[in-house]
Amino acid sequence: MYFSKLYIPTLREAPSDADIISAKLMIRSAMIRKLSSGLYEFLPLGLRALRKVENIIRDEMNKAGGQETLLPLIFPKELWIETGRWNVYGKELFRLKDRKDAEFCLAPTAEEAITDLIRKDVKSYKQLPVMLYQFGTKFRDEIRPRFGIMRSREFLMKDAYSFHTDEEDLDRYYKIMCQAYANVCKRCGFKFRPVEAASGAIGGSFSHEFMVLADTGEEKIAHCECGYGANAEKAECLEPEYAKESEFEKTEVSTPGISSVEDVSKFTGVAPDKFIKTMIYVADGEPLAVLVRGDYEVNEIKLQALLGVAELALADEKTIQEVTGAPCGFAGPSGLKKKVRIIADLSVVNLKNAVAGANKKDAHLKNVNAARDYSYDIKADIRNITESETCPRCKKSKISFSRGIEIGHCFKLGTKYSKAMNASYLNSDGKENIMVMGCYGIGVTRILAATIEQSHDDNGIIWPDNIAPFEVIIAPVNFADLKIKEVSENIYQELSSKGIDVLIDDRDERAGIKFKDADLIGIPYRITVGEKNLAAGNVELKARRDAKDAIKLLSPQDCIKEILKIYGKICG
RNA sequence: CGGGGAGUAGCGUAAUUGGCUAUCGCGCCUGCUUUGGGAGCAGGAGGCUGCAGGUUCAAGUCCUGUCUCCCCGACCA
Repeated sequence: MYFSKLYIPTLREAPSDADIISAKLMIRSAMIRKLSSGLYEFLPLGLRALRKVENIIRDEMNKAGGQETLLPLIFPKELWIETGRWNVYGKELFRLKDRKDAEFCLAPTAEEAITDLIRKDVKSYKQLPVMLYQFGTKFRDEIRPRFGIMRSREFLMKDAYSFHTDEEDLDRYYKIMCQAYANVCKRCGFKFRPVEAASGAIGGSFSHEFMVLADTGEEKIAHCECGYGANAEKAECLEPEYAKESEFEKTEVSTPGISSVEDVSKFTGVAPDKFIKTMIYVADGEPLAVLVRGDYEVNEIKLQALLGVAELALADEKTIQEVTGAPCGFAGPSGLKKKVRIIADLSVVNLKNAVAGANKKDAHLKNVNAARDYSYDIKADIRNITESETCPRCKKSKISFSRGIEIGHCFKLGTKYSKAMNASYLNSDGKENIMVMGCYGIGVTRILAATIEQSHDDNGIIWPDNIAPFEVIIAPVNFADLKIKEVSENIYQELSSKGIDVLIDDRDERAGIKFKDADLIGIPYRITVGEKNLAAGNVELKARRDAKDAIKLLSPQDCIKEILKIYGKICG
């Protein structure tokens, strides 16, 4: 491609509303433009990179035995009623009506549609397993779109769905898909980590998120040197070990106007890890007391999954008063005014001589002990893991935190959708069974943003070889010079004929501008053709990722060979 | 949706207490000179100051409404 013919309006400065580095660079390098909040246009350069990513994913999906399909972007309401998601999905679902007032939604994901497709045609165990996938635009009316293409309201996702006769076959295939996802990450050049993103309310279900490690990532990952990794909000927590201690007499302490754990701790001189923090929640209308150690936080996702409720929120002041008989800040497990269920985190059940609220304004209790002073209804892991606590898996090493960008997610769906939509088959005994499903998503557009977050410098993007929109850029220092022009075009022709994506900067611009643009758009290899070196029969080869002065002088033929060698080595 | 900020040319921006023809840089067009890391000179085009009302002799500036965008909290690839 000739640069002068390419629609590539690069910008020297990013628009002020671009919020992260990848968004700034994608806009500056003319890959994308913003139309509206969370809505972006792809320009030729951006689309080229997107297609490269798409092809890597397509290749891995096909290798994993998948077959590509293309589903509609508009789905009828009826399918979503069948699974109950029409009501559950909430405001994130874009809804619309046709001229007859029939209701539809814009695809946020496609379990319903694919299950409908399969249930109509698959009737026998002989037709299973099957995996179908597609690249489709997904629509989600995000509460707060941000970070450019990273969290937009319309994005390109590869979604795959597999159907199996039983859990065992799903387990087998799930591993294949996780491997395929790891392959995609490797080929995109990511530093990544698959992490557990456990079950949720659906029993037996299981999922893995594929995280690209980046400090700007929105997700917090808890990991251990033993190999354990989990989304921090889903990481399991162990029951802490406490030294044996005899129980002292429970005493009331006056704490006038002092209510937070921090303040009461300072006031009493007792460390926060000897506190029982009592939070009053309302779960589907039922008030509950939730106990967690003073230095820990309640994990509402775990709590919600444990209780199996649709709505969970902290109680308001009035409810707190009703339940505890005191204003917010003085709740404790012992002697609650109103009888409510008490959910105790593993961290408090064996905590001896703890400090807790007295359910009385301006008072706390010292030496509170379970069994003697209060009882609980449920004991469970309902807290957030913290950095450097003991790993729940190996039970030896310490947990560390990192940040990540979730670019893919594999789920064992089980029979959640197939049951609701009656996707069944006949087994070899002629008996009807429900299919078991897996689903697997990759954010294709998000991969681009993640790549840039992970690979850029002050001058611009640094594309990995595999997903660069062009593989080589030729920068003739002065295209008006006939010799330079001839050599440049010869290299261009030869590399192009070998299937290399080459961009030749034929613009009547100064070298500085060409170098700046080449660096900004991040083409992995730059061949500079200039008068001085050409006089000695040489051109320059420089890798974008290398320092400014890491230049190889080569004859045009050797330079071509070098490029062919680089790209010949890279599979796919 | 709640709370906070902002809308001036393609991009980034300026405009004392309301005051004259709305500023500057980049980019764009023309010409000349330049030509190895975003060149120089000269000339030029480009604006309903988000939109709609209002106050005033006078509004980019003040008031009301409205739309949009951004930031902080609950979702997700």
